[in-house]
Formats: sequence, C-alpha cells, structure tokens
Amino acid sequence: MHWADVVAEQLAERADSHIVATGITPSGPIHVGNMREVLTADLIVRACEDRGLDAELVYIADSADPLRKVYPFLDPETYDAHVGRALATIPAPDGEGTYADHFLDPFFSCLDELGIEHRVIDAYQSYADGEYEASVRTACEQRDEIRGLLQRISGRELDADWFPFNPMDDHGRMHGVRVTGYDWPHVEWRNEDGETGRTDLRTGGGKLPWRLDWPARWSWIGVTCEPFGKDHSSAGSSWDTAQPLASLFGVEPPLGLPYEWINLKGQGAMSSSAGNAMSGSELLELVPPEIMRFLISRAKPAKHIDFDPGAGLISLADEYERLERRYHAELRGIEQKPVGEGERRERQRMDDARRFELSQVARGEVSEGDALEMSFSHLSMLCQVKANRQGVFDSLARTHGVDASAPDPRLLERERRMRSWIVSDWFPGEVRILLQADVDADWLAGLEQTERDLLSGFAAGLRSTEWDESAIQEHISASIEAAGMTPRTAFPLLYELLLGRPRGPRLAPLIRELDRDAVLSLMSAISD
RNA sequence: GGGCCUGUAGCUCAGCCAGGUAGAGCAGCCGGCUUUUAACCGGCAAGUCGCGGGUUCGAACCCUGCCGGGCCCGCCA
Repeated sequence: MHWADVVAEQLAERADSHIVATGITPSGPIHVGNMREVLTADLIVRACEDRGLDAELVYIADSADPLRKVYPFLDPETYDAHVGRALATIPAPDGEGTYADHFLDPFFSCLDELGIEHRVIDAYQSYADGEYEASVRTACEQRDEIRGLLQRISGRELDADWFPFNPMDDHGRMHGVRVTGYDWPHVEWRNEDGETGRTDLRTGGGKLPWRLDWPARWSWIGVTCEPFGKDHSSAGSSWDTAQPLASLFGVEPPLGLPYEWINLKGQGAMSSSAGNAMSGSELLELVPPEIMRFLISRAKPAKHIDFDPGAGLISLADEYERLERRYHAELRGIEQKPVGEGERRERQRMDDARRFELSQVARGEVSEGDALEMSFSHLSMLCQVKANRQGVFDSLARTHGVDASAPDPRLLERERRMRSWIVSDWFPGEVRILLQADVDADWLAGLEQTERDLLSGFAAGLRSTEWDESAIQEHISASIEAAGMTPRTAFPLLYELLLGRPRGPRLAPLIRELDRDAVLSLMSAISD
C-alpha cells in the first residue's frame, strides 16, 4: 500500500473529515525542498478523497514571522531597518507589494500548476482578526505552567522575563522587545531603545512564539493531520512540546508525519540563503508538474531525496514516462488490496500504480489510453538539434507517429519547457550537444590511415557542399565510400570529430542545424 | 550529549512497517535493425542485501550489538 494511502487509512480510523495543514515561512524563494511539505500534504488529501473521506488542505502563510536577518539576496541598505519586523509589513525586494507576497505569489502559482487545491490562511491577518485570541489568552494566563513545560521538555532554560507572546514595538519590531507587564487583554513592553508601550493582544500586535503558535493554530483551525520537517521532530523540539500544549488549548494533536529533507545532489540540504536551491517555479519551467509530483510520490516521506537537477532530472522524467506507459498498458484498474495482502510482486505493482495516479495534476481517475510515449531524453536531443518547434514535430511525425498538424497539447508543453531547460544553467553537460572547438591532435595521430583519409576527405568536401540535409547526407555517404569504410565504423569517427563522442543524433540533420562557419572552421583544422 | 534517517547490482533506488526461494531503471556487454535523430527491439552479465549475534521451520525484512554515511536539536522544511 502506498504511503499516502497508509496515512489516509490511519486518518479514516479517527474521523471522516480532515484538515491537512502545512505552513512555510515566506522569508525567501520557496524551493523544491520546501515544497515537499505541501506536496506531501496534497498526496494525503488525494488519498483521503480516493477512499471517500472529506479532506481539505490548508496552507498557513507565516507572514507574521519577523525577518530574522538580512539574507544574502537582500540589500542591507534597505533591510537592516526591517530585521525583526513581520514579513507581511515590510516591502518586497523589488519594491512591489509586501515581502511575504513577493515570495508567496510565485509559490501559489506553482500550487495551481501542480493541481494542489488549498485554502490560504494568512497568519498576520489571522492574528489581526482575533483568530488566535483564545489561545493567546490561555497562553498568557497559564504562562507559568507553559514555561515549566517548555523548560522540562526542551531542556532549554528560559529567561526570567520570558513571556508567551512577542509584542511589536511602535516600529513594528519584535526582536528585543520585553514584556514588562500583563493585564488581559494588554501587555506592556519595553524595546531595546528603552521605548515603552502597550499592546492589545486580541488584535495582533505581535505573535506567539513558534512552539506555542503551532498548537494554537491546530486549535483554532481544527488541524487533524500535518506533515512537518524533521527539524521539528528531534527529541525535545517543537513537536514534543506541542503535544501537551495542544491539550492546554483544548484540542487533540493532529496525526503528525515527519518528512526528510531534499538535498541538492552533492551540495547538501537546499537553502535559498546558501544559494544551493532550485525554486519550485524554476523546476516547473523545466519539467511538467507531474514530474515534480512524482519526485514526491515515489519516495516515502522518511527517505531523504538526493535531488539531481541535471542528468538525474532527465532520468526522473524518463522514469515517469516509462511508468506512464506501463500504467496504461497493465497497471490501470489494478485492485488495491489491504495492507499485507498479495504477493510481493503484486504489492509492488499496486504501489507503482498509486505512485503514478498520485502524480497526476488532475483529480479523479486517470482516463484511458493517454500516454505520451515520448522520452524526455529524446526530446532533449531534438530540441537541441532543431532550431524550432516545427522541426521537432516534423521529426516526431516521422519517428513517433505524432500528428504534427495537431500535436497533443501536453507534448507542446513539454517541448516548450525543454527549450527553457536547455538554455538554463541546469541543463546537464552529459546530454548537451556541443560542436567541438578544435581537433584533438593526439586522437587524430592515433588513427589508421584510412580513418584519417575519411576525415580529411569529409572535411575537404564539406566546404563546397550545399548546406541542406540531403546534400550533406550525400556527402557523408560519398566520403565513407571513398575511404573504403562502412557506415558502422565510419560514423563513430565523424561523431568524435564533431562532438567529441562516438555517438550522436542523426548526423546530416544535425550538421544542417549547426553553425556552418563554426563547422567549416573545425574542418579546416583537419584538412590542413 | 539527545534524536531521526540511511547502508540492497557499477549508479539511482524498490522490496523491510504486514518474514516465505533477491527486483527495476540507467550504465555495461552481446545480438538485431539502420547510409544511426544518444532511437528502437531482443538477450546476457551483474548483489556474502554494511558486519556480528539472536528469534524463527524460514530473516534483506523482526530483536540486539557494532561499523560507515547523512541530517536535525538557535523559528531556515
């Protein structure tokens, strides 16, 4: 049974209606690692729906969180003054709108593309609207008990003047603001500059610290399930402290699902501020949304994912494509048996089917017979070799039976994305088709005489060859024949000469699309 | 120090929770097709399942002890 179905089954034992919560602080570009959370939640929601439960995904934008520091991608001139202020109240890096929205808007676009239906809860607004009032009051009234509980479970010593609410000063800053007095519904405070003031706790003016905020939102939103990053699941961390706090706030804790992190292959955990991250939007510029869903659906949440945005991403996409074909050929409609039933092989097939189904952007059953049957690696090659879309689809018409006059819209999308992938820095060198700049003298010296004859004959004649496919094709054939070689032995040499590797895309059309001057300049190095 | 995850074919991983004779893809090799769009088709080879102990009729799977790798415990998922 697929992991999302296992979670759904556990939820079914608890209730018929569920709210699956996720939240990410919009302090920077929301990267693929961040997005594991919301995708995990979506898969659970889908699995719940598939077994007839009501389920809703709630996304909490932590816009009330203060800017913690001036991140490397921010201008210190502007942002020094904003450290400690809520993300909802400070300007965006490009000056348009708020900081929080600046990073949330592209994220929400991703969610739409990924088919993730969600209700957005804005934390800053929710504090202002009084949604947190009951929890804030409980926290303040029972601050001594909470304080002891936090110290005991987290093993962390809290300051003598610790208070379960971080108020903002008159400049909107939360850092360094101390509570000096409390009388519901007000707190009095003093900031680092010695300024004092009074805040009404019922309408925002600050926020609960994270360890309290988390169970508080469970309480007022009614969260029943929540995936969370492993940083929250260490011993004594916020998940542990949230358990007793939840009962204090009068709710059952949700079913928690810790998930592992996504590493950028070879560079460790993704981090926007460290500059080794790919944002969700970026990924969706390269591959269709179902590939991103597949990345998450194929791995269990407890497994960390080594995300390779280069060759590995092409493999991933191709793997999806093969699974798609297999699904339509033999997996559709396979009976999903309860946990533990069925032969090993059969269980694997059931899970594969679910991996595919849960990767779909559209909800509901996958319609019949709509596999694209087009590998991403093949497409990557065509898009490099063909100057335009027409060329790609003409080729696909010949080799894959694609109707070039009315191609599948999904195929058009894949072609569009592949082109942006190729021009991006993410495109892997292993599959990049690159005309050699020079001839490797050692390689040339090591060849047989007939082999050199082939190359020099080919090179010499190319200059006078008309630059179209059939003329080039003829010239290739003539050169091979003149050298007394066979295509099988000759082609690897020609590829080696042009691309520096023994194989490549069909040669004549490839040369036709390459820059003529560059090719001829390379040829002159051989014929000399 | 505490916690979580992880170690299965050259590579990426599935299988472990629900014990029943080792799986997939890629790469490799061989063959087929071919005046080659890294195509496509067929086949082959490939693993002491990190190591030791235990439980069991039976362990990659459960328990236990080691060893290696990654990460988290300051509001970075």
